[in-house]
Amino acid sequence: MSGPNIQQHSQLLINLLGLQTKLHKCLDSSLSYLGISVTEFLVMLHLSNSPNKKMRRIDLAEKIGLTASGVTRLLNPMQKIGLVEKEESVRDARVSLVKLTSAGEKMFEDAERSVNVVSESFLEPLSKSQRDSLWGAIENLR
Amino acid sequence: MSGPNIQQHSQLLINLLGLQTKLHKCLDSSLSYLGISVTEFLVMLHLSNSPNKKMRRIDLAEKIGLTASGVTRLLNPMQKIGLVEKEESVRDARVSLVKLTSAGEKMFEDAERSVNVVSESFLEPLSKSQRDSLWGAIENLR
DNA sequence: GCATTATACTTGATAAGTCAACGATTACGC
DNA sequence: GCGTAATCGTTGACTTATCAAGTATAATGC
Repeated sequence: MSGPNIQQHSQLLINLLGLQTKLHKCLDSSLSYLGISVTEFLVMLHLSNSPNKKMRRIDLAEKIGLTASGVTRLLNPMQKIGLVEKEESVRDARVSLVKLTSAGEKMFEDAERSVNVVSESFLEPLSKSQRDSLWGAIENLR
Repeated sequence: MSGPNIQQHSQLLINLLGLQTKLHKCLDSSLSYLGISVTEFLVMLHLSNSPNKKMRRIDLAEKIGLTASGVTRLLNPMQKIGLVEKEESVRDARVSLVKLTSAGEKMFEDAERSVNVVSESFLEPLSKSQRDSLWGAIENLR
């Protein structure tokens, strides 16, 4: 009839992409009441898990899947509203560290609660074993 | 110690977000040699699967997870390079149909082959049964 | 029929991210 | 030590999307 048909593997990944769109919107709207985006949440999450709540911008970029310049532009407004602050590195004058402020920590805790609730309901359609194998699949693909 | 910790459900979704970032970049770069993006590929895919290779812009928007205006802006360049063309609806003067041109079909077939190859290798780390259960999980979450 | 409401699409202003080029600093080879 | 190369971060120009508002058409209630 026509050319090569889309294969099942491709279809799986395309469905996965579609799911991503849904998930992203879902998380975004659950955080909108705090005035932050998923990306900003991720920044706070990684900072929160870091020793001294500090990270180099470049490492942050790597963790959340942005470029260095994306991080610069993302952090500017967060700095202005006092969620994070800039700090110079003693060892290396090139790097500027980002630190989660106490206001940022507080905001993060609220955000975390929201995300926990929404995650629970998002995964509700899956059985325990389905969640486990989804976890495993994601780990293997990372 | 500190406030509420991120729960496993949240962590799963955050890992999923990260995976999707990777997937998106992977597909995008596999299509870049054709000069098209994943989003444009999705347009062609849905058109290709449609009767007469035609769709209303609004339905296309729904399928690929964009707004109507996003579709307008996405299709403009595709029209200019002749991958799709505009067609008026006989029944309803509000709608403008998008049709995949034969040049578009040809481009799509190339793109499809690329995506098939890359999908295969992306999913390579998973066993057959892991792929099946991933498929099932995605279906249930859609 | 006609006012009201809903739908399809486009446009202006804006947000969020990319890349390429740059400046500043550090690390490396020798 | 010193020239060369690599790393960190920012900026300008651009892309891709959003939302709100506007235009045009169709459907609905009465």
